[in-house]
Amino acid sequence: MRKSPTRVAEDAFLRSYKPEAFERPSVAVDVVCLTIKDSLLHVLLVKRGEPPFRGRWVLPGGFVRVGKGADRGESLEQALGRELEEETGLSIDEVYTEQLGAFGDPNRDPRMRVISVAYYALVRPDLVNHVRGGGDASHAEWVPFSAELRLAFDHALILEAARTRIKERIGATDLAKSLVPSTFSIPELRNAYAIVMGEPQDAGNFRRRFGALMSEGIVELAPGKRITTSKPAAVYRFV
Amino acid sequence: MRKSPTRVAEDAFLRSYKPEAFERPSVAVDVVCLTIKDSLLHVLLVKRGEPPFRGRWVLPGGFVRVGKGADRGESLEQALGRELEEETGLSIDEVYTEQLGAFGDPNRDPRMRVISVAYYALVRPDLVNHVRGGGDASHAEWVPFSAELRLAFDHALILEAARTRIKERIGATDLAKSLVPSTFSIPELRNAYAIVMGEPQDAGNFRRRFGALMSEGIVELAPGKRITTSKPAAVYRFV
DNA sequence: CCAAAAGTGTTATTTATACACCCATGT
DNA sequence: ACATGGGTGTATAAATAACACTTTTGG
Repeated sequence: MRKSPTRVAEDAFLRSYKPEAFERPSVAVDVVCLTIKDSLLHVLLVKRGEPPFRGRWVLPGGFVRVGKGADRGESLEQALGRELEEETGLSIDEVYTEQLGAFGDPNRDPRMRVISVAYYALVRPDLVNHVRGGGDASHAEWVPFSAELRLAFDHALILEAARTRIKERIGATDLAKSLVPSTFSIPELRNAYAIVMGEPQDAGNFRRRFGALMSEGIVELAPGKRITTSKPAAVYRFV
Repeated sequence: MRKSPTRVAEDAFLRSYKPEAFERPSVAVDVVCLTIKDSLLHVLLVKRGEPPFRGRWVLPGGFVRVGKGADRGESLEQALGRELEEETGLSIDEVYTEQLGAFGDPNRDPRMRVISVAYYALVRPDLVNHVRGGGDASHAEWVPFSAELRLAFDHALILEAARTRIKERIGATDLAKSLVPSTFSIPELRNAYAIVMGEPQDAGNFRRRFGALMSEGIVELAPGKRITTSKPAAVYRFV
């Protein structure tokens, strides 16, 4: 197969291509931190102090540190870990995280070209407020999830993607593990599902599915009872 | 809530943070182009001509063009479209594409820090070789998919991600539409499923599911018959 | 005793799986 | 006529969904 003249020219171009000579985008990591508080889905948000979008909510995030020369800088997950640590005081292996994808619209940030890699993180309710009582190095707040939230930049898009993703995943994975306290009653777990799915879950049918989780050894009975306003409920834990 | 001294110092740091002053990574778009040829899944690959990894296969890809000043450069999807056009001669709206995610290990490219946003693209068999007969500006080849393929960089990881993804998706989406010719027989479609799923699909059960597709108006009968070595098969198309 | 929420059971419906069998065609 | 692959039917099991019911507690 003979190379066309165009092809040869292109080869030469590619060989001489020095990416260092070209403009490069800033790359950030943004994180959709989710938890359940007061039977409502909450997102961790930061209120912007300067323009653009002053006073609007944004997802916590930061630039990926890229080294120079021999220093290669940090991985995306390390950047995520930093961000999580800064905003929640939690280590990345205390929460469930998953990448949502890259958001790269040229005008998503009016100031400059930023490509953002978004993650979502699920924080167990009993870990929220545990390490950092809302103050200290963190300047983020747990805000009840709502479609009305007018986020800055394209962060509404990212939030939407997170919402869609957990809805897809909760039925098929361990994901619920990070949405209930370390010990929980069946109704509490059912409530978490209901919140994520956006509709009430039938008590009887949910129990049957829960039974499957038990016989598969995914959850087990824990000591104690959960005191409610009526009949106390048995308590379980993920193994 | 009073700010700690650390907090104040950090604030000052953040205010003075000029991302322009920091190192930025190169950002590339890599694409896992898939099609079915001769009843086998094929991937579009390029053989590397220079070190590192000289002679090894890589996924087609290229840097995202980032503008300067007012020029914001191209979106990720535009970069993907360019790549697709260059390697297959096909327009991006002739193929099914979906983002797989960002791959950002600091050492994934030994030469420099490159963060890659990966996509997969499904190319209808009847479009392959249609526009570009394998030559011209394209220097990529369709290679039978195999776990033995020793790809350069972290491209094996990306390929794996694509494989996993289409397996997840084919049952739930229109995805098969891009894996069979514009008109197809049920056995042909069944074959596509079998290839993606990695195991033969029961003829009877597949037909029942296909029936559902028909009554939902997703596929319809097309004129003509598909000539086989035995009984001719009815031909359908996606609406 | 009553309200409220935990926990149990029943039944109907749909969907998945396995597999046996008939039918049309080229050789 | 017969082998091949298209096309059909059926019987069983398993997952889903709707909903009625019983039990245990606090007030």
